[in-house]
Amino acid sequence: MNVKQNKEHKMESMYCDREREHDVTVQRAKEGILSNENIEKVCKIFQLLSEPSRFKIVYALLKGEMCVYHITEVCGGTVSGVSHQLRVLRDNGIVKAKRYGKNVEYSLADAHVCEMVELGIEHLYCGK
Amino acid sequence: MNVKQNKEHKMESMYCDREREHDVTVQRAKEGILSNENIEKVCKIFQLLSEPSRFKIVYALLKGEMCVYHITEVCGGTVSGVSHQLRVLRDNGIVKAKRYGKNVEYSLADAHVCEMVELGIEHLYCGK
DNA sequence: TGAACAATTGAATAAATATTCAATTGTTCA
DNA sequence: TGAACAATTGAATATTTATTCAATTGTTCA
Repeated sequence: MNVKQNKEHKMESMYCDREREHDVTVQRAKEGILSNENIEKVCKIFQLLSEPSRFKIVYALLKGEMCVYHITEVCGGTVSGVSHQLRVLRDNGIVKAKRYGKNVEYSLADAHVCEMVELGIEHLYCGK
Repeated sequence: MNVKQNKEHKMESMYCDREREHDVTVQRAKEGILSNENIEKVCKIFQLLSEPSRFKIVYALLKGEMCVYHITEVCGGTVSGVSHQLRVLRDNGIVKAKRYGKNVEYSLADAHVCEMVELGIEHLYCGK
């Protein structure tokens, strides 16, 4: 690998041919850098929704609260698997649980995440 | 494991104590089931944004188009690593590339994905 | 109280994939 | 043309994590 690629360029001289057109962009991008902590927080949400088994659960719960068996019935898989995923979702504040007798009913706990799911679904139909 | 948990319940009788409160929900959730193909499409987008290295790239490109070296400068990592991730993003229609001489400038190609990123960022500050 | 059921948990396995390093391709310009 | 630079690519490794199976916990009700 070319060593120069990892070294700092002197910004007095232009790095790329379109430096002039883009230097404002680069400047603003540098200023807008998020903290690692914040990046991880956002990415965590995307990651939680990126697994079909979990996404289906969240999507199903948009319709209202359901017990584990019914979630499994709607989403497929096994009760054990669904329970594992519900645990992950609960640990991350996406869903909340409430016991009614023998059953545990799950529901969504984060309005922002609901919006993100809905935006994702829109993406299927609008445009691309 | 209890075998019954994987068998179908007769829906004439109630499965859980709150069946009456929730059967409409279950019904609607069943009707709203998405095709596997659509679920994978949506999840793919979330997955693409779930990796910090890729998220940072997309987030940086919200400010405007940049060449690979500058993206690397803003986002950190190596040119090779960034290039690999750009390839993934391009293969999935999230970014597009344009060559200017020696440089390749990348920019965002999907307005919906931009919205999703912005919604994710909002999530950091509003509410939770 | 104990039998039946709903849900959770733990451990093991298997699959997906980000990152790294080295080599290669594509472009410019002296 | 060839030297220098920008970017891409391939292969290998290491890490993360979904799924499965078995055992266990929690709850009801006869």
